[in-house]
Amino acid sequence: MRPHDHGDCIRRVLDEAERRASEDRVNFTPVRRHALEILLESHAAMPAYGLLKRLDEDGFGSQPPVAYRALDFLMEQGFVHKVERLNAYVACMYPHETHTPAFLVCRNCRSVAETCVSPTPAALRQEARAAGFAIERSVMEAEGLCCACAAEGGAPCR
Amino acid sequence: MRPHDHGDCIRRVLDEAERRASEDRVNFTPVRRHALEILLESHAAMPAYGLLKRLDEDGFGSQPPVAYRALDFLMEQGFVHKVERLNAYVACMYPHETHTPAFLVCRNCRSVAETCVSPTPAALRQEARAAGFAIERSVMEAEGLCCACAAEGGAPCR
DNA sequence: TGCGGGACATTATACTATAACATTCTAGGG
DNA sequence: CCCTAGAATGTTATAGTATAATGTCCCGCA
Repeated sequence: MRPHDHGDCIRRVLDEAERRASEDRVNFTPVRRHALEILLESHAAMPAYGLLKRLDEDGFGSQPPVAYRALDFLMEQGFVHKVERLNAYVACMYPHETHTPAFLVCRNCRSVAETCVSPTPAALRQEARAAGFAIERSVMEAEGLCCACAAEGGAPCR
Repeated sequence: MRPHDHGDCIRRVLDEAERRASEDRVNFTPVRRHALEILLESHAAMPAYGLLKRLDEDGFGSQPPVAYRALDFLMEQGFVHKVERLNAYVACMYPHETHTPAFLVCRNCRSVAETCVSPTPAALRQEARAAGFAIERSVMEAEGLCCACAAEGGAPCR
């Protein structure tokens, strides 16, 4: 994750989400929008109950379904991905294109980098076709050490 | 998953595991071995608490750490993979080679097919290198419909 | 003999996710 | 204007997944 103007980065993604939501006639309600804003605050993956805590503090309710319903919506729209390895959620950095997200998850600091692997990797797609399997979504996840942790077991990359 | 001589298939994997364990000087204890046997009974993914129930019935204890410790060992050795999307575990069908497992997970019947994608897919590896990220393990998971479910929302493939 | 490490036992608890049902809101047809 | 069906949200309860923490046992080895 290179240094960047994060305020600008948030605005860009949020605008795109807004645009896509109105285009698709889906209801980008305050709690959904706010959940996305919270996830956009950092590029780290956030657990559902972490998001819930934030939503509660901001007056959106304290029960699990509040968070899970917002997350379900955001994932359906492709604004958010779930990092299965962490049971945690990240705002998508490429909301403007359909893609197979690929995550680099540091097992030390748990930082997550999303890299955009183009639509369904060829090898998997070929396997799937041979098996008569219809892929609807796929994800690649790699676990290892990020640059900073590799350098010395020290602080996270960002 | 094509029809196959499953007894033979179990024996083959178990033998290979046995061989690798003694070669690596790791302790393939009864509970670990039995956990692997249970997972090998079918090619479906089994949740940790399902495995625990089976281990308990067979006299290996009823507390969660029993299952999780066995699973940790088996995963470290590469005999078992975790299917993150399902929070469930499958015996590896290719214990003789290091590889990036790829799973085709049916969202309807939850059947799992493991397909063997060769060592670290090139695209991801390249991204990782650019980010200074050292990949230690990676997985690809695809969700969709298996052939049987696609045909009619009916029975699973096997 | 003693000690060090691996495996296992036991208890408790934290974390993740969904079921089920009630209520409110709102856009669009009559 | 009303009224109604679907979407969204509120609420309670519970199911499912995973790990922390501590102690014991056993075996190989100095």
